[in-house]
Amino acid sequence: MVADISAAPAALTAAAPSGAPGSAAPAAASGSAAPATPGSAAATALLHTTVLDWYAENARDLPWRSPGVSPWAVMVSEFMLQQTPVKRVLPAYRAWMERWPSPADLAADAPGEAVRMWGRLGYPRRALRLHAAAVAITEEHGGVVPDDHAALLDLPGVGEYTAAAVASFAFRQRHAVLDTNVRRVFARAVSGVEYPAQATTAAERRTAVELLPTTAETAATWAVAVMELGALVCTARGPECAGCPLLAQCAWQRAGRPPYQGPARRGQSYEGTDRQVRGKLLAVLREAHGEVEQARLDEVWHEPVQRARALDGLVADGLVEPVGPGLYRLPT
DNA sequence: CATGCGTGGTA
DNA sequence: TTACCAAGCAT
Repeated sequence: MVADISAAPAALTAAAPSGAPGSAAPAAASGSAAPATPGSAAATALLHTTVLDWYAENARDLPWRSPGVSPWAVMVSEFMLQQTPVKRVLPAYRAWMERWPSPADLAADAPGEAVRMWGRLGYPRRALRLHAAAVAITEEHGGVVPDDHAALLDLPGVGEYTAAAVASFAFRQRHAVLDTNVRRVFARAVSGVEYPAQATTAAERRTAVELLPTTAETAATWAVAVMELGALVCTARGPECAGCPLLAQCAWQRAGRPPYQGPARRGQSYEGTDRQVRGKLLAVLREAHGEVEQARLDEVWHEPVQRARALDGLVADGLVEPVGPGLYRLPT
């Protein structure tokens, strides 16, 4: 059922990185000559060709990267991939696209159906926002996913990353696409540290913009290529430096791979939190098609105060609709 | 700008 | 087992 995502190279070689304007490889960058000065135009050009060549050979064959997929398909995948691993997204993405192949299809259905289809992807508010985005696209953009970064940013659930990702991947525009993978690759390869700061800094944005290839098409492939490198090789834990195409160019490697120095990286606790209770409550609502009585919800969490607070939160978020005294359902 | 927001896999 | 991590967003 799930496609092989580990081996198949993608058919995304059209970018022809070495021939693209703005990435002409200088003679000094090849062979055994002295390495290019970090940050120089030569170093940047070598970075581009190295990553783009690696991507041409190693990209996963993911459905939202298939030739000819709609911008809507890209947008759906980006929503689902916000904090959820590719492997878990794949089946949900296929089911979603089959049921709602266009924004208008989703907009015509109830938001609760989106929440139900979201299943166990987590952070179900994303389902609600994707539905709201579909409504906005249908009502304000004639049912066509806007290709403008600012217009994308105005859509519910679309932040800086997703707007840049859709504009880049779907519309082949030139944008700095800064996700957790890209930030980590740049932190290591460029800044020489193991992990980026908690919050994205202005310096990171500057770096990302400066490293952007000149032409839009190449920049779009570069964006997904760096991301893929971070996802497959330059991973958060246990990076495969030995197999990394940037081994010879990596600042972190040159520095002797010093361990992370900064403040403790916050771990997300979960056991016993409102989030866990919300998850349990919503699971009942998802699986029961139709209305659910309070008693059914009371079964999933023993502590009444926290239980009520969690339910109130779900209602406040629009994920649950009260339909009467002690009666609830997914939003219609 | 730090925090809340799900769920499951991995070391 | 606990802790961390996974293509963020909204407030």
